[in-house]
Amino acid sequence: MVVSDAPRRAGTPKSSARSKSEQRAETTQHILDAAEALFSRHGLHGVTLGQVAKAIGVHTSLVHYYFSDKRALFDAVIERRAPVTASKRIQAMDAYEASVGEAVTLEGALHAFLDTDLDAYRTGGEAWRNFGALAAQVANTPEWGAEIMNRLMDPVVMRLIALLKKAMPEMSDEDIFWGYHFVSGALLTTLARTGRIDVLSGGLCRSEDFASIKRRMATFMAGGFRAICEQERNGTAPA
Amino acid sequence: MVVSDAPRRAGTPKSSARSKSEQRAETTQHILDAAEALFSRHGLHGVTLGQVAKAIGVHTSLVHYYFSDKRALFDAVIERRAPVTASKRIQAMDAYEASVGEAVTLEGALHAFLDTDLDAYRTGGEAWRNFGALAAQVANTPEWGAEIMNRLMDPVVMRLIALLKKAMPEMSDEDIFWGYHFVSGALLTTLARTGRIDVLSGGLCRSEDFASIKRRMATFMAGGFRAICEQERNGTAPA
DNA sequence: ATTATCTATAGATCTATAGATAATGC
DNA sequence: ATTATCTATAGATCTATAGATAATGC
Repeated sequence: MVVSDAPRRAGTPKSSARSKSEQRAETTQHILDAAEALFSRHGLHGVTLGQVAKAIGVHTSLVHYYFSDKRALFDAVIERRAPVTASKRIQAMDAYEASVGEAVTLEGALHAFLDTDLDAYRTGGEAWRNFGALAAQVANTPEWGAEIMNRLMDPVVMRLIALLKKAMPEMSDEDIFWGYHFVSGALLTTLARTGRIDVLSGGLCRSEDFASIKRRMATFMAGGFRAICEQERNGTAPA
Repeated sequence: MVVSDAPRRAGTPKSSARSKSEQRAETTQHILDAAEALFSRHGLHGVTLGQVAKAIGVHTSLVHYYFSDKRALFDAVIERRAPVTASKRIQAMDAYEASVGEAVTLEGALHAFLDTDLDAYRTGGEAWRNFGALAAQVANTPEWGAEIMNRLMDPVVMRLIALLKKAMPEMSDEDIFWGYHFVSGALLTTLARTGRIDVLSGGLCRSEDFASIKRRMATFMAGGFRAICEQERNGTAPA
């Protein structure tokens, strides 16, 4: 956790030759960064605008100058990154399908869907990792923020669903959606990076180790889809 | 969502012949129920003691009379149910192992671990379902409540890990723990019951339908474990 | 005589706004 | 002349406590 709560003056270089639009852009980003870090750890209601302002060394009222209220700030945090990862992932899935044509596989579809996202959080620096943790929180707390996040993410999910159906045409829609439900839960817990797996495994696995997760996740989930597909076919569903 | 925010008087039957200890016990449970419902939707910081008190028609100061402060109330909400489900699940896993001896399977272990929990939330009424949603939130928001919850749940997880190792002795500890990480994420998203899968699937799947999840989840996860085990054996892990 | 509940209130935030000051823009 | 930032503050909570009232306990 490098983005500390310690003041990191935003307005400090008052002598530097920043144009007003640069100043505006920089301060806006600083506010969003600080808000993202704080919201990701404490939730919408666990953060005050004063804390956000203090984190970057400006006055609370400046936050109001740029964002009408707390909720608008929160929404802006989501709107800043969600569309970026959404379009990357759709592109990755489009590219995958274009490259294999009809030969779509479960693993291929899941890799396109998952790896693109894991990479964004893995290589995007701390700000992106904070956003990932926030996304995980929002997803399990529908009261705040879920609408925006879901609206932006729906097309990504539906793109994956389409690929999964193509890979497994014999699979029922119900099984596909439940499978997606499991995939999404596992991904969100990954993004939350709580350090829980570190403790449970005695340090063998680390929450931050997205490379290890990337190496296993698509394979694991593809195996899961096949298993429920098989179960349906055999009618071996236990009561 | 039946537990509404509308006042449901706790102190109303002042004429009824309740002993003081009964009164104490009832009011305590009412406060915990209301707090559980509210915390599960809005998080620790999104709920005021006034809202909790209002939900059951008593004065805010009565909440302080029973619980020293907000954090104590939050912790009490977790302490009330977590040990119950924890011991049930350990018993279920013990019973499973006792019944099959050395012939532990992935599916068997996962069914014991998952189904017991899903049943608690499925048949335990709204209060339990609220607790499940709260657990899901807490798990992804380490700042509040995760310590208590994790401390109470650690033995349950380690019991599962032991069974999984017995079922798959050739599997590496790392793979087992990462597999658990995926299982846990999928379970928590299930408990969150956000209604997201309902929207995505156009109503085909429902968040509340724990029976459908129970029918698929252990099978799906077992397939996942086998797939990563297979991948390790073949050294087919992609870069 | 004890304890469950309520009334009243102090003190501490927190949000949001109005208005002042100090920069940049032309 | 405009706009970025700060000062000051009103108004609205929210937590927590002290003390009053109304029950039950013996």
